[in-house]
Amino acid sequence: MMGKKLRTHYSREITPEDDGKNVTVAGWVHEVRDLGGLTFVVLRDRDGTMQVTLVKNKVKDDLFDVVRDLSRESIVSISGAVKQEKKAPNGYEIIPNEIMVLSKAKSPLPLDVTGKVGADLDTRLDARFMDLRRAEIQSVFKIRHHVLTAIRDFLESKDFIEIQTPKIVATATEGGTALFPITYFEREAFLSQSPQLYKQIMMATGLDRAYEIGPIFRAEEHDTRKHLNEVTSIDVEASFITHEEVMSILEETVKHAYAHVQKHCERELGTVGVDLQMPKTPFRRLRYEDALDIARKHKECKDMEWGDDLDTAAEKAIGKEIGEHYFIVDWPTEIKPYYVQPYDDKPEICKAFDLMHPKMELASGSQRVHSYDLLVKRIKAQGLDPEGFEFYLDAFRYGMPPHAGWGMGAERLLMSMLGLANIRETVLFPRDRRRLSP
RNA sequence: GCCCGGGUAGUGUAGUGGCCUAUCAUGAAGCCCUGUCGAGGCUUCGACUCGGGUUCAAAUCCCGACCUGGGCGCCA
Repeated sequence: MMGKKLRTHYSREITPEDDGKNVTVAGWVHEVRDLGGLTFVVLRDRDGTMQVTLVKNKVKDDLFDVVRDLSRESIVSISGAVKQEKKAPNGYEIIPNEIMVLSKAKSPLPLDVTGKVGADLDTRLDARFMDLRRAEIQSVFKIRHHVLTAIRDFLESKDFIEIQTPKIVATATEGGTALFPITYFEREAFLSQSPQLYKQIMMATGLDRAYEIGPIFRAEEHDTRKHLNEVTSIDVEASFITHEEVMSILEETVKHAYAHVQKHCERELGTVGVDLQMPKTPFRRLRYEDALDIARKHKECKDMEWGDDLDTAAEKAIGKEIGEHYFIVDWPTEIKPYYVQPYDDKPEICKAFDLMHPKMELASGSQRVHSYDLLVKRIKAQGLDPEGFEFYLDAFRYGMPPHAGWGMGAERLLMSMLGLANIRETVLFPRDRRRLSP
């Protein structure tokens, strides 16, 4: 037997001009308003809501019984005729002749989907499946999808190919950051903190231009609105190129993502309440020492010395003064990782850059060391043991081209783009110091 | 890891020692209502995180545990 279609139209595919047309719509029972002889069922699907109207003596009596029993958020498929109606929210309503209840929702609900009553982030994340039924929450993830699509498109247009590198690794990438240890058969292994070493190894293959969008894991016990223990890193690496050139690629990538979202996510931006401003490129290049001077003008940073990393207070002070995206370049070599190339004529500073949004750091990158001898020297200078990096160093022994690259936090990009207060808003199921479920 | 806050019906809140038999909204159950669009009206239901202590008396004060928000450090 042929099954009847559960849905022929989404809410947005119906217009008042479809007057008289028979449709089958399906989704969640958003609200039921019973006015006595007249009952409205607000049905919600992926694209929005639509009104189903039951008028006494005009629709079958048993449909009233079905609707009376409907709990909020139950799943129904409703067949009926479209009727043009100025008084209806979308300019049309559906006069049902059949209502199939496909799944009954229990009551009470863990949170209010209609948004009349708020819920704490923690409550929302516990019931994320239901939180995500709200249009403004769902919109964030539709925009996230478009951001990543835009970045893939852009990088492809620049001849990059997408790669995947291992997430189970034997050693730390650069020391410092805490790693999550795991059991790998009889050995200890770790979750990868960064694809850094692997994407550099790829430069020894002749692939020339590669990028990866994937998860990275940090075991830091940080507890802030802009840190997570599992994040999505957008990593780019290219050969025969300078750090100046990859900075251009980075700012173009960001610009492209904004433009794509502005073009394709008008509705979602409206739902989230964001008036997206296109960032102006090229972004300002601020040398580390000039950034330090700006920070020092503020009293909580006045004692900062050359060689200090820029802390949150400094970041805020500089961000406030610049007011838009900017790069910090020419960092002290000693506070950047061993794989960053120092300037030949001034080795105390290096060809590293951070991409900053006025509110936070978005990305960092650099010209890499491609000389085997210098790399070993730099690893030792940072108090690390080259033996632990054999698999990496090996790629530098047999012809490694000059290369440069960067890594950008996808969540940070989205968070700053949409002005979200908490980075957890940008991840479906965030992993933080305390949360491992759902 | 350090420093501040907070835990009250399913959800969001009011309540700083007795006036709490705990406020309001939302929700749920029931009734009324033929144009709602955060529908409206009436009735009912539902909560002080846990353990110890102080006191004649604790949601309220103290201690501990657990959970949780924010700031810092570190970073993306």
